[in-house]
Amino acid sequence: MTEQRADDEHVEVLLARLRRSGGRVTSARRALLASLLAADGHHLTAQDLAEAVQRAAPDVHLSTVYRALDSLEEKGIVAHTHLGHGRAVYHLADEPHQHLVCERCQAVVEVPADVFAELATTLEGAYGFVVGAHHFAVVGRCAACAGAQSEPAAGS
Amino acid sequence: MTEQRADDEHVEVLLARLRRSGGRVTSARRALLASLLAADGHHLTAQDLAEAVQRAAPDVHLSTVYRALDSLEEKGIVAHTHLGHGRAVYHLADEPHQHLVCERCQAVVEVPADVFAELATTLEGAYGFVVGAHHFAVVGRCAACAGAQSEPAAGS
DNA sequence: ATAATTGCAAAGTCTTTGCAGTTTG
DNA sequence: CAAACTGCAAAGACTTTGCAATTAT
Repeated sequence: MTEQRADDEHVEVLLARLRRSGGRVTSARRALLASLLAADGHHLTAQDLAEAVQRAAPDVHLSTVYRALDSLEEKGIVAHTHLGHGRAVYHLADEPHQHLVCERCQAVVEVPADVFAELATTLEGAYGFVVGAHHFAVVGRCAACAGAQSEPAAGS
Repeated sequence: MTEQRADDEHVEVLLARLRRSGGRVTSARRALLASLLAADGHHLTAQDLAEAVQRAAPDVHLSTVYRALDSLEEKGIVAHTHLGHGRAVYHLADEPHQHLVCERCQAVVEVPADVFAELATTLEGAYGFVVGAHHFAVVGRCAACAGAQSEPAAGS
């Protein structure tokens, strides 16, 4: 698959960015970015990522994943969001999108950032508040659950 | 202050609602609702609430606060939101508002729910997603921090 | 009475930290 | 070589749970 090749290149670009920012390129980080890229659109927890990374490099510890994510986030390469409850989910920072989280079935719907453009303008005008580009979650009911009447299947 | 009297009445109304839903009225719950009401607009964590409650009833345990909040939430009297990081904040469900959280200074700005009405309509039309009335947090930069360039003071 | 609630202590999740040993630039 | 990174184990913050005793209805 030529997609794999494209992804590999993308990883190298991100690593170059990391190095330029004073970070160091290690196999753990390479695997981490590859996993993030492969997930493409999925929302991965640190746990998920650790498992993915460990498929390629079994010795990488969960705490290393946390620290690598922190580091990558500091450099603006990765971003995280809290989708309800407690766990954070991570994604590459270069895919601007917002999340709609269903409070009942936990489904996550991604929405292109520009859907929020109008709201962002309003908020900035009225409150001087600048909406973050990658850190946004709206909780509600997805289409499938919107009709259901039972109480939320799980709290957010 | 006549305000105190109004609050007391409000607490009783909520307790009546609780009782009608099959819940039981206890001094812990009365104190909890009173604290929630007194906070009026502040965002209290379970910890905060426990401390407030304990000023009136020193024996109330943190876990009781958690359980009481769960119970009240189930009955639609209380709602919680996650403002970044992990901790949840609670408030009475009858004060519809949304939260803008500053990712840099952690300030919380409250916004009347209707500011989001247009977005809600859009999301429902395009995705069938029904935005929750009381469970919503937008992360970004508050007016004071919007200009600042340093990295976020604390992650959300 | 009897089902809900509570206090307390213990356990659980998710994340962070201290340290000594490795690796990268 | 110096600074950054890593593995591991231990600690931390926040929340949930099991149980026996208590209390509201």
